[in-house]
Amino acid sequence: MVAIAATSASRLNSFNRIAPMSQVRVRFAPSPTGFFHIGSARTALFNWLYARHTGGAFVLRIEDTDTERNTPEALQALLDGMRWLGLDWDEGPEVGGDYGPYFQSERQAIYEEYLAKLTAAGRTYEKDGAVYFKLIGERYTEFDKYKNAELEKVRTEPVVVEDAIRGRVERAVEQDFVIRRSNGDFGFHFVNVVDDICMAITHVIRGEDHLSNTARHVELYRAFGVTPPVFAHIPLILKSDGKGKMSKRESGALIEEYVSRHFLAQAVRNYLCLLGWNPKDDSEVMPIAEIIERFDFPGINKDGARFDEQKLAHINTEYLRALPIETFTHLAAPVLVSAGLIDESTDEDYLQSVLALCQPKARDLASMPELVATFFSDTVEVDAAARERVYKKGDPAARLGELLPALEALDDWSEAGLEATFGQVAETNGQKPTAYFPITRLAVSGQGGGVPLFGLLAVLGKEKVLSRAKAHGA
RNA sequence: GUCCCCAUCGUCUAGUCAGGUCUAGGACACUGGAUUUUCAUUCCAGCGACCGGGGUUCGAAUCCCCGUGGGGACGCCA
Repeated sequence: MVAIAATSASRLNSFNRIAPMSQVRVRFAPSPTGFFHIGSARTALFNWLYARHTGGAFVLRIEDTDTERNTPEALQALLDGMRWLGLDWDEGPEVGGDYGPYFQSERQAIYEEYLAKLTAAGRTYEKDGAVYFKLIGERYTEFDKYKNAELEKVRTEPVVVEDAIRGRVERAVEQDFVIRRSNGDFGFHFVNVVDDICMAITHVIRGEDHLSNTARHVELYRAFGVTPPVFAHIPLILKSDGKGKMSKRESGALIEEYVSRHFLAQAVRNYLCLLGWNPKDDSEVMPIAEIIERFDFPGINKDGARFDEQKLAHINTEYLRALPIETFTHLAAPVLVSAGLIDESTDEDYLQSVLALCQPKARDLASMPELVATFFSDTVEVDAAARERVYKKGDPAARLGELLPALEALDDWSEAGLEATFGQVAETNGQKPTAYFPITRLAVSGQGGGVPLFGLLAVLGKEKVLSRAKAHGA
């Protein structure tokens, strides 16, 4: 067990170096309900990062005791989400391991055994058909306002936890609690502690909502005569506006949303890393290897972080633009196919040159169809607002008229050739080259914005450009 | 209501442990400008915070106390 010192100063020193012989074992223990919540994903991520940082083991344990809600589909959704984020586990479903089974539903015999230990030690009693864990201390009754009832309470020694993130936390457990329900199911606190003991978990990294439960868990560890693991309670993800933590209903709360909106997994993962952790300098967009290298408890914050979809979108954009063009094409093509813009017959070189032109302007994959539509359409739909803006100034029709003959005569249909031609036409007519830009763009694409003009014309090709330009206003 | 945790720009955060180099740095967003008045790119600039009050100190964003605010827990849920 790694010794924890009380002050944050020593946190810096003791956690950066883990003795090689004491292998770190962390776990993510979700209950598969069919959705992969972003808060759960980040808890999984932090555990994974810590395991990879220390060279330890990342265990995936499925808390599937609730047979009503836990279906095979729900499990699959969870595993898919984990894999999408690139969070591979060393032990757990589909990979096995030496500390199985990794499904709580298959661990009943173990729980029976551990319950027997507590009972033998005189630390349990039955009430209303349920088994309670018995605390040690003076008993008294008190009226509880919140529950509006007379309760039996126990004066216990406060439990002191040296949390790896929050430092010293002290809390007393004042009521016995259920460890086995009257229907025979074991309770969360009990199975959680038993499993962590059996799986030799060294560090419990989980959400701050469990901080208050920790005293209960430590009481159980003590009753079993086992030294508790290191606890590290990470801050919660709060909703972007309003009060409280992110709930399932919040926009952006589920990993599935990002998959279906074509976000890049690496970008989502990078953003999640930054939500509650930082590398102590100005680095933000970093390869995962660097994050693993730098990730540790001292870099984790204590207060809850509001989820900011705009920042996520920005990081996603940065990743998108940094992609090699082949990868970008590989990712964008399916999106364009579903939008009905391209199919198997689409010329690959043409697609490649379109995407190469668009990548530096792309915001995200989901909006790619909008950006490239004009390259794959036979007709030009003129945007009314753009048209109004273009025609508000000067005499666009005249400019287009001046430009057309020159374009028709142009043999070198490249960006450079086009630029030269625009320059000549402008000079001849005593205009600035930019006087020709908006009307050309509008005539050819129907839009007021988009990719750079010369690139648009060059990639689209002479034939299409001329026919569209002639058709405009005709 | 009780207990626990937390508190720097609108948001994510650096700085807090070892008080002075902080007229508080970066990023997102926003606003303005530049890139031959094309453009969903790029660049530059601006805006913008130490929750309040006491205390300790020559000196406090940083240490202490009290308020206030925010979050969490208080299930025979996990």
